[in-house]
Amino acid sequence: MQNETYEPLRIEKKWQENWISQNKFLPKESEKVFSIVIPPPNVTGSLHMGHALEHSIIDVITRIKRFQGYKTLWLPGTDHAGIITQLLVEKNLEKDGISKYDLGRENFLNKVWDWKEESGNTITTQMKTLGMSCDWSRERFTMDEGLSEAVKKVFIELYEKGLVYKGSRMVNWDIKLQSAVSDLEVSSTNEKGKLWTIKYSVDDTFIEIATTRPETLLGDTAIAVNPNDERYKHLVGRKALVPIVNREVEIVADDYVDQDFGSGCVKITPAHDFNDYEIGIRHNLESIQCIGFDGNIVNEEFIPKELRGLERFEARKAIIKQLTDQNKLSNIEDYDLQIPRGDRSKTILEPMVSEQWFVKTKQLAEKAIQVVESEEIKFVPKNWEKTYFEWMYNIQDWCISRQQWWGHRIPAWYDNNGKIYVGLNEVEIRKSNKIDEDTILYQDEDVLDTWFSSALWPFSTLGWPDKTKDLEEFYPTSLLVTGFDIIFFWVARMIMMGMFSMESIPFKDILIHGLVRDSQGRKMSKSLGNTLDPLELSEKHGADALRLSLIEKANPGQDVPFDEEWTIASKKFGNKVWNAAKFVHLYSDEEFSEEVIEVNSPENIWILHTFNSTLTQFNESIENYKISDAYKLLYNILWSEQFDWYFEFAKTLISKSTHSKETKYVLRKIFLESLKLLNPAMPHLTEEIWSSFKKTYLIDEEWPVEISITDSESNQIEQLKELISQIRNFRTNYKISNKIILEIYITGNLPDWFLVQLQEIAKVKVINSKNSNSSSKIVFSALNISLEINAEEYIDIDFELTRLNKKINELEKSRNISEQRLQNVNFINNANQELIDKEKNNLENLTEEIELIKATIKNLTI
RNA sequence: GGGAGAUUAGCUCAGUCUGGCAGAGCACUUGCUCGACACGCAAGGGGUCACAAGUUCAAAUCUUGUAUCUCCCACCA
Repeated sequence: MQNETYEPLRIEKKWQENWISQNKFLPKESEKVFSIVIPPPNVTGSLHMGHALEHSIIDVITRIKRFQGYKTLWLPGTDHAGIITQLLVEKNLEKDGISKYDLGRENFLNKVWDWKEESGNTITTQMKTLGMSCDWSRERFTMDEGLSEAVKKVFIELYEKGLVYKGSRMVNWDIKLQSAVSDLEVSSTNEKGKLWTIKYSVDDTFIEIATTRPETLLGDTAIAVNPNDERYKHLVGRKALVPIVNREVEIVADDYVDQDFGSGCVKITPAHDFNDYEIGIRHNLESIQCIGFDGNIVNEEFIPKELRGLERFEARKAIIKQLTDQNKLSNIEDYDLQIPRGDRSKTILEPMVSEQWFVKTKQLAEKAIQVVESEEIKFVPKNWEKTYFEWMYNIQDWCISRQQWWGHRIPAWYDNNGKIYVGLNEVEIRKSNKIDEDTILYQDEDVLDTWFSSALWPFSTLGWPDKTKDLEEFYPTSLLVTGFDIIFFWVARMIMMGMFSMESIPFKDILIHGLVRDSQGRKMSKSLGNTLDPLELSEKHGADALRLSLIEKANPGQDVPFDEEWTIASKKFGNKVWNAAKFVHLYSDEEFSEEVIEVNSPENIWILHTFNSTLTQFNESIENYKISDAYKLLYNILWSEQFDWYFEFAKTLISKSTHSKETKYVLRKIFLESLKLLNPAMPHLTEEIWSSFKKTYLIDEEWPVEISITDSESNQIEQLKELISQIRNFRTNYKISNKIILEIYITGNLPDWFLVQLQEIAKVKVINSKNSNSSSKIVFSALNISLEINAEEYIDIDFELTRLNKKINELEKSRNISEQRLQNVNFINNANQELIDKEKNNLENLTEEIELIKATIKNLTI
């Protein structure tokens, strides 16, 4: 690699293929097990920044666990994503003017499978491009045979325990999808609307009723007032006349009504409003459907002819016109309202009463709450627990049937009398229920909510319901990494289903990551045009650079602001590491031996200590899933301590000391150990570099442990660094070229190695005597070490005096604070002794430094 | 209406749990072809820690309140 430059693309593909062909991502036998299942992306989707972030986090953790000797499984797979995929295929067919009904169910499903086969590999291929270390031999799909069996099995078990039921209830109906959707799939948006006040006749007078949806009056079956409302008390029990349909309805009293809103009277349409539905039940009201499942006004006798079949919002206009004409409209005002729209279709949802399948959630939720309360399952960060509990305590039954074709068909059959049979298949059902061939059975047309199968993912992917070895070994999984947006959709339901089917938690920790945003903190969205394509970024700067740039910002729960700049910076870091490797080769290849060598020189001892403390902090951060902290630390330590300071020290040691052999050993040792820490974030680069040093695979290595050092660390290296910086600063200020060797006077005894490094790195010549001949002296000092230089030939005295005075000012400020603190009786009495000693020491140092500078000033002004 | 989070350098964020002289990266300024690296090296500039009051010898950090922003959840017709 000595003559090569860092080209990520060249090495990345090579290693991806190599690792997979050498089975490096398969779990290796060990007592300790670490398993993680991927949050399955949509099978027809392609990778976006959110995936790239999530997968990078998972891959880093997985690779670390693999290093740490765990039997490590990262199980990949995809989700059939019922509604989205079906919509996509439908849209595609539309281009050729074909509807799904033209094809029929079976042919349409064949088309979807074709589509899945065609585009299903896109996302997994893209994951491979980013170097994700999944066990591809265990890849699963929510609609593959095994998982479909699992879905049926769970449905049947739930049904048999009475936890799944079919019922006629009010649900959110999506007119475009022609399907029910669950509460979670509804997003309320603030929109401008109107509030109409309509007069309803009561005998020869009338009452006023405000509504935002006048078309529903066709289905009104009551008027409600608050029981305490003095204005209307006398009307309760009397009849009002619904305009247009001229239906007589009762005026009822119900607490739900807010006296202070509108007129204090509410029209009640049990068939088309969630609250009205409840009131309808309380008051035993008739439920009259006036809007059909197609979104049009129903074609019924009670509806005036001219309104029948009208689209719901057209009907609204027509009704407003009729009311106006009949002088029944007393007020119209602009009104901000919450409009429920379907997440997928974006159409306005219609509450409808219909027959659907539901999961009874109360009982399932209890266990799911308990395991989080007892911290068997931990949210990271912890505060997401609250969100989880909040939802769990108020959980509603889950509507799981969808009037769609693409998905797991509900394993329920009906005979001609409408009797329900639930079972694995028709044959099975006939057998167990003793139904002869003459009786015709129909399977339920509906499919299950996609999230139903996702809820089983942690165990269905491992082979359940069979008692497989994988299931036994890898369940419960160790960790779930996911976004907060699907805590309810997915996380909560996995816990419920895990507890139900496995009687055990599905995962131990839940690491919640944030959203990838743009550099200004805005959500990435197509409409804003601020999206970035992870594959494009990886092609431009390398997968390793992309991964590191995401990882560096990914602390638990935090959003990840992102800019291509970050990836470019990571690429530069990769380049730095690449060149550092070349440096290590250049300085250590010759005369290098693998044997462990005793380390004596302070510079080497220092870098080993630095490595050890970095390792400790790094491990601690990772334990707490603070991946960002860990990698930021590594980035800084490698770049500034190892590659800058230590490499300079090493040059001197190798060429100018008797520690050459030991230094070669340390130089290579800490570099290679550091590569292991970096590997999970930048696997390709580090594997490539490793292969230039060793014949083994880096991925097969063990995680570093602290390097044992007999000597304790001294602070002399820090003093040396400080002095070098000061001398460099002096050069910069006076534009003294690096080529000029400055003469430095020193008295007292500093060790030889110290002086050698000082001379080499600061480009000075040390003269070990008192400086007697000069009037203009500059003093450099670090703690108890001070050096002098004859300065008259370089310096501008005024400039230097200004600079030194400024410095004295700063130091005196600090000294004053320190003095005041020490003179403060309360401080002395209250603070602990250690702190007081530290403060005294600090004051001493400051005083000494100030004296030195004062002496320098005196010298300069003579 | 209920809940969660945020506010520290131009930008993105550490630091707050456990009080003790404000940190990093990027960006910026200046100098530098010194054999790993100009995707670099070196030296710099830059902050009333949102605001207010309190506790304390001492507050970015603890307490209370205020302001602004983000995000969830919720049926006011």
